Amino acid sequence: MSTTAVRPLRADAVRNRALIVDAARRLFAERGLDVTLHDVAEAAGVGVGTVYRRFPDKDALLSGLVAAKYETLVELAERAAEEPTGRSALRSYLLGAMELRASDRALSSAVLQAAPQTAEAAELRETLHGLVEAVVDRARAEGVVREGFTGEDVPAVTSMIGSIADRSRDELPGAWRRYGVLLVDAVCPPEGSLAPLPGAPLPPFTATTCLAAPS
Amino acid sequence: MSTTAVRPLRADAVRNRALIVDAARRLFAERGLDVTLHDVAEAAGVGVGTVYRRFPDKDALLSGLVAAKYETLVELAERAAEEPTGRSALRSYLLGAMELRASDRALSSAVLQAAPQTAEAAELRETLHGLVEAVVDRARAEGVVREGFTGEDVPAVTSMIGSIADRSRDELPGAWRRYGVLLVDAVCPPEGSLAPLPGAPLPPFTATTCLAAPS
Amino acid sequence: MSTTAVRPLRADAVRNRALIVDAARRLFAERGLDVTLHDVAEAAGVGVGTVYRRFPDKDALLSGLVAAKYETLVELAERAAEEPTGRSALRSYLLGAMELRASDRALSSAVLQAAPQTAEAAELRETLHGLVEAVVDRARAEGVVREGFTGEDVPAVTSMIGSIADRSRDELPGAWRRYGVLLVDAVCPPEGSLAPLPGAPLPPFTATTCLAAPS
Amino acid sequence: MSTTAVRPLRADAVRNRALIVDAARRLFAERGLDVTLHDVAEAAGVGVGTVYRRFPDKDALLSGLVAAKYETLVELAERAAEEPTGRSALRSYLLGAMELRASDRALSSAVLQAAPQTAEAAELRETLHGLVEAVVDRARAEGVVREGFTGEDVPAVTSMIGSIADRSRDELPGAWRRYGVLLVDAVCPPEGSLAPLPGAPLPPFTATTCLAAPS
DNA sequence: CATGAATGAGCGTTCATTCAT
DNA sequence: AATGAATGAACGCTCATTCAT
Repeated sequence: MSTTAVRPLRADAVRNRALIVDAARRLFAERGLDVTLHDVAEAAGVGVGTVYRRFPDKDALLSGLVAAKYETLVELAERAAEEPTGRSALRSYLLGAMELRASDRALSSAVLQAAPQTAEAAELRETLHGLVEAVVDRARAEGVVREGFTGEDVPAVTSMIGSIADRSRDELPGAWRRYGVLLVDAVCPPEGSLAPLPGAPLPPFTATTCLAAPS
Repeated sequence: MSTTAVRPLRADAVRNRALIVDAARRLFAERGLDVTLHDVAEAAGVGVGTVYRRFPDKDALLSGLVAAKYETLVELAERAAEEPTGRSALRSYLLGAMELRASDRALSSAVLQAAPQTAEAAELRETLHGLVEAVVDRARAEGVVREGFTGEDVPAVTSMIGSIADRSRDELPGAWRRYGVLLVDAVCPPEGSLAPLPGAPLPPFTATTCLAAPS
Repeated sequence: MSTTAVRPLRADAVRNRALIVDAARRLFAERGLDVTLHDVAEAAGVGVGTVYRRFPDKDALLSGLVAAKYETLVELAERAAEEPTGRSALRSYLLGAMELRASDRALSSAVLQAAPQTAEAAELRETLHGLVEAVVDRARAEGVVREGFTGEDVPAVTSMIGSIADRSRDELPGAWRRYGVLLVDAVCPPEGSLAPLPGAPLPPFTATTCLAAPS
Repeated sequence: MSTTAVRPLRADAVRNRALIVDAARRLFAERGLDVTLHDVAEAAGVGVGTVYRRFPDKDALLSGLVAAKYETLVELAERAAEEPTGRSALRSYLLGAMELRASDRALSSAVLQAAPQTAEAAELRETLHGLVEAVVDRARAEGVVREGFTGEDVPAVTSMIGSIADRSRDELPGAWRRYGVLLVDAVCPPEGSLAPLPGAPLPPFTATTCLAAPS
């Protein structure tokens, strides 16, 4: 009763918050960590102050985005768990996580490994970790995982793909897949024999791209 | 000739240029892309103006470092070529290039793929490319290379390791090797059966590290 | 009458105004002029907008506090008038006014001398002035007032103590009394001979305090 | 020799530094501690960056000004020491220090009591303290100092005058003297009998003045 | 009428780049 | 040629004030 009574006042605030989060997600995904909050505010169509009203500082805004990413990964892991075999579950989770990371210049990588700053993120992180561990364990039980590889190695694998994706996103958006396959096969080979690497080698980048690129 | 008349002046200039490049390499390797040019100038023992005289801007300085890196890689490829088998040649080159990248916070990755801006760098790049291609071809002739993998894929592989190394350098300097082995084995498996991955999974990073981290 | 119709609404308004004034007084007294109006609103349990409805701007709010201070001073002067001698009346009023000023980081001094902006304050000011003048005149009639000193000098004397009190409040809350005695004795010496100054000299302030401090 | 060789390069830098210090002194004196460094830069006719080149931050700039003030006070104390009697020495030092404080809205008060942040300021402070102590002691030996008053009380006395001066500077620049005399007489009465207070009581201030005023 | 979300100029500070010396 | 002083746009962030709800 009383809960519904307080909500209505925030109608536009809620809309603005969504605007900000959307703009931030887009901008961070496109341009990495060095977008300014003025940029975010402008893209969201609000004043800077409004951004600061919702998020105490830049890190908080990023942390806010982290939780959303965790949620997506949790869903991904849950869907992967429904795969018929451990092998296909692991392979599909890895490729899915790479896909997510590749679509986001600066955030996903942080998300995958960020020490939780909020209780919400901490909880999601734990949940995710458990699910991923289960996926890897199941595949290992089938004897199809590279010896020594554990659920804790997953973020590193995703992170590596991120560095490729960040560099090639603008010119060749899907180029990272060639290396994604290389890595997934290295962790958990497909049934049958290895196929040739898909796609083509990454061409050398322009200097501009290199310096602007995060890593 | 007027050329002889200007030489003496160049002596200083050449020395200064070397000083700047050395300082820049060291600083960028240690602290990443966000060192200021004042830092570089100070470390080189020259004024900022001198840095700008040699390199039109910060990007140009970074590009300038490329050539130096190419030289090291060329040497590495030449030594690798002396290995008894194509397999060991490729594996040792890959690990060596990773090692080089891992020792340099922000630069090597750019170096490896930067479109050459100077004639000198262009030449070195061509040389390097030829040597690496030869190393990969030789291993492929032995049938020990992942199908589809070419010399042009090498920079991408090194780049991926860079992202791991940059994140773990401070706390666990050698942590990248676990993933280096994973990748090298994926590209060119060792003789005999695969050993378990060395080392331990990368622990989650602190939030600070994540946000400050380049990618 | 429409007046009776609007009264009920005023009831809230009056209560809110009082809430705001109380909160503002407390906050300004504790933390000086740099409290934000959000702080005031929060402490008062109202929205910022409500503060602005009652007081056109921050200055007006401060001026609003004046009236309340005047009331206290009027009471003080009335109690002083009941003292047996002019000397003790003046001395006790001065010390009391100093005490009041010392208990309030940033406001009282302004209060004591602010040109009245409201009719209410103007009236109180007149009343206070008359009472203080009477206290001083009575003491002068006894021949115990520094020649030339008038009731109009009282605010200046109080103001001087404020500057000491503001600087030493946090570390040595009563330290101003040493100088209060010096001043009161200068204006109206005690019966008998001068006692030594009480307390100890103010120690030098830390730099931080100095820069943060108002004057 | 070599010292003179390095100086010449800084010819304009020295000029700019002086420009900045002058502007800062003037602005701080006029408007108190809340002038921005942009204001200072503009008044000095230089860019903000130049101010930051000379002074790491706002506090450092203020501290820089402190040293200059100490020097003036040291000179003042030295001249006072040449007075024929302890009484006239003390009285002239007190009035001189008040004069200095009265001419400077926000700085002198800090100067008089700031915990030294630089070695230079610390040294000057010590020197000043010794000189002032000597002046007070000499007067005390003559039996003309209020019992209990010490050299360490001097900054408090000056500070009190500052609060008056800051409030009346714009309308009645010399108005503080009336209270300066009151205080000096309280600390160290003149030869013969007390004269009437000079000047007239301070008129009540406008509200604007009050709020803008530091304390 | 009360609310608190929104605003944006302004703060202290940094740093790539220019240019007088 | 070399220097380093100067520049000023831009950063992350604050807060007095306005206005839609």
